[in-house]
Amino acid sequence: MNRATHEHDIPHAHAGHGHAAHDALNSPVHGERATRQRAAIREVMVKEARPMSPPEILDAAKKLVPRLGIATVYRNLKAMVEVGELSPVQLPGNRLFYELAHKADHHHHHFRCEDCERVFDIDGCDETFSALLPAGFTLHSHDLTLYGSCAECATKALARQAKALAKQAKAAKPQSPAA
Amino acid sequence: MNRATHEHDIPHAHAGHGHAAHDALNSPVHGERATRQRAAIREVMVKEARPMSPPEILDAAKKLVPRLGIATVYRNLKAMVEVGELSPVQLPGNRLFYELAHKADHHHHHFRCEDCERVFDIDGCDETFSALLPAGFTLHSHDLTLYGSCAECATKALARQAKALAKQAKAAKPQSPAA
DNA sequence: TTGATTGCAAATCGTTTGCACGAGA
DNA sequence: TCTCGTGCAAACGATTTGCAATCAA
Repeated sequence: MNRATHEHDIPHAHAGHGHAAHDALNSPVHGERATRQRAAIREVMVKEARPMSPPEILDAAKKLVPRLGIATVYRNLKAMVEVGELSPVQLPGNRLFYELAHKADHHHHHFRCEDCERVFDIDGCDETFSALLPAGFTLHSHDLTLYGSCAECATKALARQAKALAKQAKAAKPQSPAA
Repeated sequence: MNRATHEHDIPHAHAGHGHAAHDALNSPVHGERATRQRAAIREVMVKEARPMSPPEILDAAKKLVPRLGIATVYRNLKAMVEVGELSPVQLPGNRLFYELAHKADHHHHHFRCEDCERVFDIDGCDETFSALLPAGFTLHSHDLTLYGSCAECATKALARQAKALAKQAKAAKPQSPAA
């Protein structure tokens, strides 16, 4: 989960959601099947290794299973979350993203590239924000989302800038046609 | 926006804040009308003074304008955002919330009560998270959302606990009927 | 008056679900 | 074989939009 579920908490013994009870509940009692579709989804998630949206996953997985439908993607994502293989990633304002569960096992957050819209994991963040709370409030967890440019897009942006500057300089030269 | 574009906190002084919604910035170029519906929405937002969802706003504003429809709420919220009177608040999850724009003028974040689902503003947060970024990434802004119990719900929860304990204790007494 | 605004319903958009068919075990 | 899973389409919930009636300026 992106939601950091461990922080300041009242002495209130309460389990919450967590996948603590999964072992007993979700043992392969249901006889889960290994389908091409699910394998394709898994492959995509492993290869990309970053939080992805259902449509993103569909597009990528369609290259492996052309007739794959969006409904199947949603059903599998949900099932894989229940089994503990994936974790839902809730970003401000956007549709749900999903990432490999082991990534969610340790406290981390997300970075969203404002250019390519992709989401990346960010490790760290040992902050405790309980100091910010008004009196009487109790803190259970937090979500932190960073926005900016990923390395790739930042590089491209720089290249564009450089190009623009070059063109500008060129245009400024006396021999060139005046703008 | 809740998105902390923590570049510069523009002092942005508001003179008499009676209802001077349209100062110089929002010159009524479009000839906006003052409708009962919009007034009701504004009144609700001012009174509650916290980020609210469109349905929340509808419910509250219906007490002022009974025949108010959800579409009108959405249209007005959007218009009020464009005019700069309100700011959209994107919380991890999905539904957009709205809050008075002046609240968004300074860097702040949000707290969501996991019990009553209400959202509150949280001031502060002078952190800079750029240290968390991978090489090549650049940070523009961040969103921080805290989760827990608001003062009201925390109190209620304690009351419930106390009550449960009392009942338990009572049930344990020999004279009481066994549960 | 007159055109912006409303209310209602139909239309979207993302996501879920019903159902008959296809495919793992 | 015998279910479970898939694909497709209809259903859904949140938000938007078309349109005739309404109302503020």
